[in-house]
Amino acid sequence: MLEDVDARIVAELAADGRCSYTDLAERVGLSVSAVHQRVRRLEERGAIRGYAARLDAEQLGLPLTAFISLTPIDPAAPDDYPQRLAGLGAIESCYSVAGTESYIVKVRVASPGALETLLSQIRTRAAVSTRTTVVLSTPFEDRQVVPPKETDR
Amino acid sequence: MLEDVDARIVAELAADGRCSYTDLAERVGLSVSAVHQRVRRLEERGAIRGYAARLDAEQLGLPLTAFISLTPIDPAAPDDYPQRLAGLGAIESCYSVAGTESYIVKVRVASPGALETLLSQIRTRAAVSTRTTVVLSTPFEDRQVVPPKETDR
DNA sequence: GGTGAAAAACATAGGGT
DNA sequence: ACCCTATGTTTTTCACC
Repeated sequence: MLEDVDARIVAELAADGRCSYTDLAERVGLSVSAVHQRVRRLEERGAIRGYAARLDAEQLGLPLTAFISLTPIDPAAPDDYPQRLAGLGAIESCYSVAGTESYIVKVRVASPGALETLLSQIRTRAAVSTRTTVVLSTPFEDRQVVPPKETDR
Repeated sequence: MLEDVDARIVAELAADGRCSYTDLAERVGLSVSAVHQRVRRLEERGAIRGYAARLDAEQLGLPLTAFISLTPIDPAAPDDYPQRLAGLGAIESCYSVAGTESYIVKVRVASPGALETLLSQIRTRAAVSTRTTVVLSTPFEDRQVVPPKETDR
């Protein structure tokens, strides 16, 4: 859990990852070097795992997003699905989940044809059956989730 | 679609959003000012929509991730679900999807109790029934998805 | 933890090819 | 489109509180 000032720093960097330490220092009311030091510690602790440009998948030529649920064909097979799937560049995220299915992956592809190819690759490489849910639009995505108040645990 | 050098710039900034223009220039083999100009254009075009720190949800006090599928109770109700859901800070992403359900949202909460509260808020605020899939672990997430080769569309 | 100051590195704008 | 140069800003380190 984060202390108050750290929480504010993290919130600012989540909203603007390229914000300068000078700006950051003004916003949180500390000196530049104090902020710098705190950011470094947050990075070392792993609370901040890195920085990334937020990209527009459509403009990158990947207009089609889908969620694919995976069910192992052989329930007794060794569970190395993530490794098998990691090689497929179209898979953006991979979640192990509770429920009737074992994994959910989120993919970005250029076209229905590319999705078809990808599904066949997933099925053969991971020996799973798949259930695909196509995304029609994305009202919002990757918002900063507010840290919970002490009250609502 | 992006031209070759722009694609490399975008890839570098996706991997390291705080990379300096000087480094970027070296990596792509252009002068600093040329790179700077290209980045500005990518930002103006909207291909780069911003920059964000990548945070560890666990360390922020949100160890529980879930996907919730939403089905409207009244199929004829006006479709303003995203606005109704946007106010709930625990919802990180919201997708309109094709399939038996209408929306999938991804949430981050502090505890099972917080998830229970959230589900009840979603059901009352949006007049939907819900189906929840709890994430057990995240082998990988928000990877950079490689832009497709011209061949595999 | 925090500050402030100095050196090095960087961002940014302008003019030139 | 790109490069180079000049200027102001930012990052980074360090000695000190």
